[in-house]
Amino acid sequence: MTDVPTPTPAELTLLNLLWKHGPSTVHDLINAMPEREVGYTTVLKTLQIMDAKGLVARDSSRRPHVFRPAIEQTATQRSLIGRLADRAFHGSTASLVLNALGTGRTTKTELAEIRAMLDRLDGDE
Amino acid sequence: MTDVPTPTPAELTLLNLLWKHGPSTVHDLINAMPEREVGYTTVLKTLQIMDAKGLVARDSSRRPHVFRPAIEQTATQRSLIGRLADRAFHGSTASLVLNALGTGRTTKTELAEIRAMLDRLDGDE
DNA sequence: TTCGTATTACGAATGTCTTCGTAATCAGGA
DNA sequence: TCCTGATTACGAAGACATTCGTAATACGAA
Repeated sequence: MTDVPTPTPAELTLLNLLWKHGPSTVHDLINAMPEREVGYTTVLKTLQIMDAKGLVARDSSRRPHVFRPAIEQTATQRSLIGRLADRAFHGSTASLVLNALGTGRTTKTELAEIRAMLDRLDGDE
Repeated sequence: MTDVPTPTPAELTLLNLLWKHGPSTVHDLINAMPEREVGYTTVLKTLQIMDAKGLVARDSSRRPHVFRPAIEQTATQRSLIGRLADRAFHGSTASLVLNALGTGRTTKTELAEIRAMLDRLDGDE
């Protein structure tokens, strides 16, 4: 399918914020992560790299440039799942899911959601 | 719980082989990965690092030293799933599972296995 | 226009991972 | 014992990711 460039950990942190809050300036992003102490130019530099990689797009017509994600969250998440499946589960997404459920960190409500997803997948044929 | 040291990609490659084939020498490991062209000392060096980290244990009484995994596969897999959940799914394993199922790369047989796991989890209360 | 401040660009330092060349060590046969 | 080939240990190079200091630039105010 579409080849989604894999973001590094720092890049993924910024993407998560952009997906959550929408187009943001550097200051917006820094304010959105109170725990992480990270310099202004560090964030900007990372965004520049991400721009070059096609992970974000920038609107440079405004003065503090406004950055927005250039890749879809769901596609990125699926890409990451696929990579983990390849690396640690012999390529089997199902095996990954079984192990994830085995952690026992899912509530009854969540289990019901997952069951609903299974029903939908079975219904599709 | 037990703090499982997170293996790097190269380390995970070797761990997968050790989990699959059991205690192995450097030569065993190299023979087990025909696609990857990697030097003898490269594998050995990685194993030395893994030994220092506690990822593998070695039997140095035999001449080609015999290495075996020192961490459990399931625990490692769960740790990796947890890390991915934290990084890309706001910490929600359930969200990760839903997206994994959404890829549509699971067969009917696998879906049945997952459903059986759900039943078991529901049964546990 | 000129100046001052905020923003952006650039370059480099640091740390980690992976890889391999070379030196040191070991074990068995002559 | 000594030598030789295999194995192990060590050190360093290269690639990448992350971080930030400093230089360059742009915009608004005076």
